[in-house]
Parts: sequence; C-alpha cells; structure tokens
Amino acid sequence: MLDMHDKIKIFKALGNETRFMIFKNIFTGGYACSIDDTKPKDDIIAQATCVTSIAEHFDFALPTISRHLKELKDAKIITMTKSKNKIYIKPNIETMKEIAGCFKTLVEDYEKGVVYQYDNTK
Amino acid sequence: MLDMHDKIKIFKALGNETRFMIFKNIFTGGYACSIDDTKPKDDIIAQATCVTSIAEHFDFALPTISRHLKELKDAKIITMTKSKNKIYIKPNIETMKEIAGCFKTLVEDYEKGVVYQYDNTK
DNA sequence: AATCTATTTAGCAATTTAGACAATTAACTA
DNA sequence: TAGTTAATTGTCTAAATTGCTAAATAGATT
Repeated sequence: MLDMHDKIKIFKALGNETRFMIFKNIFTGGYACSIDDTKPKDDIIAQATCVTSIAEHFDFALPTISRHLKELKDAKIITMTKSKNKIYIKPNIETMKEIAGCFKTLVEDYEKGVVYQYDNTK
Repeated sequence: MLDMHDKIKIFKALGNETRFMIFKNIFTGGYACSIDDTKPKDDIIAQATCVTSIAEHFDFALPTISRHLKELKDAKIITMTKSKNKIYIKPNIETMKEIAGCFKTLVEDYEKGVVYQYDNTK
C-alpha cells in the first residue's frame, strides 16, 4: 500500500520531462527484462534491457540517465534487477495499478459526494 | 485531451508535499464553490471557499499558498473563479477523470502485451 | 593479470523551486 | 472617500534539481 509520501514521490518522479519519457518508453515501448524473441527484431525498444540501452535513446549522458532510473526505482515505478554485470529494468505494474485505483476512487468518491473529515497528516 | 506536457505539469504540481495536501483537501475534504448548507456547520473544510480559507489550514504565508494554488490551476487540477472580491476554488474533476483513464489504459495495455513503436515526441 | 563493459558515485555549475515579507491591486463596506 | 478584505506580484534567499565530466566499482573476457 502506498502512503501519502510514496504517492508524492511517484508524482515528483513523473513530473520531469526526461523521467516521464523514460517511464513512458519503459511501459508503452515494451522494454523487456531481456532480449525478447516474441517482439519484432526491428523494434529496438522491445529489445532494450539495461541502463546503457535506454540511455542510447536520449541526448543525455549515461550517468544522468542512471540517476533518473534510480529515482524511478526509488519511487517504485520500475524495478532494477542486477544479473551478472547488467541491470535489467522492468515496469512495476503493481504501483501503476495502485495509482490507477487512487484516481478511480478519487473520481468515484467525488461523484458520490463523499466528504472526509479534514486531515493534514495522511 | 491532455498532451504529454499537460500530464508532466500535473505530476509536477502533485509532486510537492504542500501542493499535494492542498489538492487532497480540496478534493477529499469537500471544499465547495460557496458556503454549502448541505454540509455540517462544524465541518470547516466543507465551508471553505477561498484562498484565505485554504491558507488558514497551513503553516505557510498567504502568498505562498496563493502561488501553489496558481500552479494547481495552471495544471488544470482545480478551477478558480472570481466572484466579487473572492476567488472560489473547485476541483477540476474532468482532469482527474482523464488521469484516471491514462493509468487505467497503461495497466490494461501492459497486461494485454500491447507494444507501441518508439516515440519520444508524444 | 590486464582489459573491456556496465553502471554508479563524486563533485561541480546553472537553473529552478519554495518559502518569506512588503507592496500593490481589486472590490467591497461604512 | 476612507478604510477593510481578498488576493496577487515583486523581490530576495536558501535549498533542491538537473545536467555535466571524471573517477571508481563490479563483473566479464582474453
């Protein structure tokens, strides 16, 4: 379960253009955990696996991308798994499900006219 | 329809603790467009209407809250309507519906294994 | 052991952000 | 018109963020 600070961290991570694009490409571009033979060979993104591969698609230095990936990882938006000397990157779909649920509930409660008592702490 | 930069602006706005709490209280605390007689009189938040009323709940100076509200408005998260010498603040539920839809689609497409072609521009 | 590949860490500069207070604007009220 | 209330704008400072290059680490490979 994500608490308030987890959610703020997620939004902060997605509130930067470079990180948003990395996020977007990891999720919708189909970055896989390893070379994925089910994906067309000419789809470079489907074949992308690691920090260097991701960095190739951006006009920023590798350490910059590395730091952005760390921030996405710390926000639980992606997972990074070390295997041998490479880091395999995957979307963290559970976090996205939770966030989707939060906005769904927000809209539903608003339409139902649910009013919570004032609380600045959670 | 929200484009990529609209979304980034929304996440940036929500990625700050103070703004997140303002947002949260406006939405789930039931800030209304005017004094709302259907809400219990002792629920101060249900009665909150304007910049000053919101600012009272935070330990920051009024101009600071005013600037945060402007950022939430610019991100289309809230609406601010001037009437006489007060600004009436309301949640922008349409934006939340769109964001909810984005995350829903993201999760659904991921589970369906949909792979988009690489695109850094949208 | 020496080298190569993948990634992170250290440290720096430029920019942005988040807060403050004072001053200003806008509109109401006496 | 003078004073009051509601909100914004200008300007400052401190801290955080985002980028960079160079150096370090970790794990292959030769």
